Amino acid sequence: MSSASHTGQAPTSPRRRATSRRAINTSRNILDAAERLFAEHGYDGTSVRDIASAAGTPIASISFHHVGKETLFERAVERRASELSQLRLDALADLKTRDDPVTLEGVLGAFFRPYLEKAGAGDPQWLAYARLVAMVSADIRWHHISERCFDPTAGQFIAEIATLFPEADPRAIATSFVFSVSAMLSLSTSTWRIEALSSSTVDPALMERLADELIRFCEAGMGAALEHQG
Amino acid sequence: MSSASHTGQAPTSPRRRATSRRAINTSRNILDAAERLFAEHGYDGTSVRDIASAAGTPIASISFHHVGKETLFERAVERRASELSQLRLDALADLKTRDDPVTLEGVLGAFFRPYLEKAGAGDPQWLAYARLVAMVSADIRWHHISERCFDPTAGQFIAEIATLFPEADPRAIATSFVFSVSAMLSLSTSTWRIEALSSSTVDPALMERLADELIRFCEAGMGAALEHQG
DNA sequence: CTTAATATTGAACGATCGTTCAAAACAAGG
DNA sequence: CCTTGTTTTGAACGATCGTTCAATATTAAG
Repeated sequence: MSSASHTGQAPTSPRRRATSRRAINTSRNILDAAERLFAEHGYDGTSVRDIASAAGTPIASISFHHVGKETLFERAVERRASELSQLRLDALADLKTRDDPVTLEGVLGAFFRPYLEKAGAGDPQWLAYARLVAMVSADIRWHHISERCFDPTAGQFIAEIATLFPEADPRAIATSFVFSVSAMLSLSTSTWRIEALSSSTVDPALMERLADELIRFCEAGMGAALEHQG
Repeated sequence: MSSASHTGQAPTSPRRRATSRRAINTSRNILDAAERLFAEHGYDGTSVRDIASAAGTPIASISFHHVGKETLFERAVERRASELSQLRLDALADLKTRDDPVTLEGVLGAFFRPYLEKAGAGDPQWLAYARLVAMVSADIRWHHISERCFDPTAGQFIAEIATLFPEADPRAIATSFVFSVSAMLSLSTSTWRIEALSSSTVDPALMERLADELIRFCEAGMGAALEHQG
């Protein structure tokens, strides 16, 4: 194994000193630049020299902090994945604490809204990350990443939907959930950048309208796909 | 302009000789290999050397027959685009000749089925092309290609849907149509290759089931998104 | 057959790719 | 202070990229 360090590494070996503030900044700047450039030009369309230049650091520091290009890509995806999953699971748990019965609209909203709100809040890093998620989800090359970062949470939501349609075929639930997720991801590849991304900040009202349309669309679609089954 | 020839070129200039059968074969072999490799590894992940090797021809012949890598990619997408559009428009026109009134289910089926049936018929080239369409549709880098090859036909289907929902906001129609198309394209990136592409030929029954689920999902989704408007 | 345009071929170009290395600069612990 | 591990830095590596060129072979046209 190489001696390259990851910022969040565990203090295992002896004589290991604390990571300096400057090194943490460098590592984060690299991740930020990678997030933006990978999202804009794809994995093969982005060079480590571009990333290093955007991060304001020499190219060698990328291998030092993040092993290599592929590991850097995986870490860029992993970085915000747990936060996104936590927001989704919190919203789902919040649904269950309420007195009202859990509805399909509520479950879909709990899954969609954290992604859409983070992407539409104006933070360019989260906007790039949303594009990155769509990229990872579409390319079978990164299947091991989505399997580790996104599939577990998606599985919990599918299980929750299954309780709403106890008669439905599990494969039909999974299929219509894939349709719904692809519709959600299309918002970061098709509609934005055309009418919203062109301005510096995304219009929150437009975001909210698209989220409502998406939820209405998928709720009715899943309902129709699952109600006449068993 | 370069002297490089395209197989389907018009006999304009004097002293221009006919294209030999062998040259036509070479040009087609390159397009076939490009279609498969671009679909599997993406544009940047595919080298002209890989394409030439798969086509069984020297690398120089690629520049000779198709100008360069970018033009080759565009021609690979264009090649089957007109056939796909024609199948879609024929299905739509066939709907109107019938006595039954045109329904949303019929319009969506006319758009979806040619894509799904060509991709699921077992022809590996059409299967690769379906993946290529999804790739072009998702990457803003190829926006000029989809604008030329796919948007005109999509516009006709959107116009047809608009007649079914005269009260609906045109932007809401376009949004839900984008949702529907992304759900259709997800079948060539998510579900296949996992359970169907693993076998040499795609199970036609599975294909038909997925097509029905997709149409049921999108019909209900669009209906819900468009019915309460105006 | 002769001729000239078309097509194929292998080699080579300069550019860029991801990665590696040793030396220098830096920061923390004793 | 000095020592030691950490981080930065610039240069260089071999490999591969897309493209170009001159030569040779092939084929349509006269």
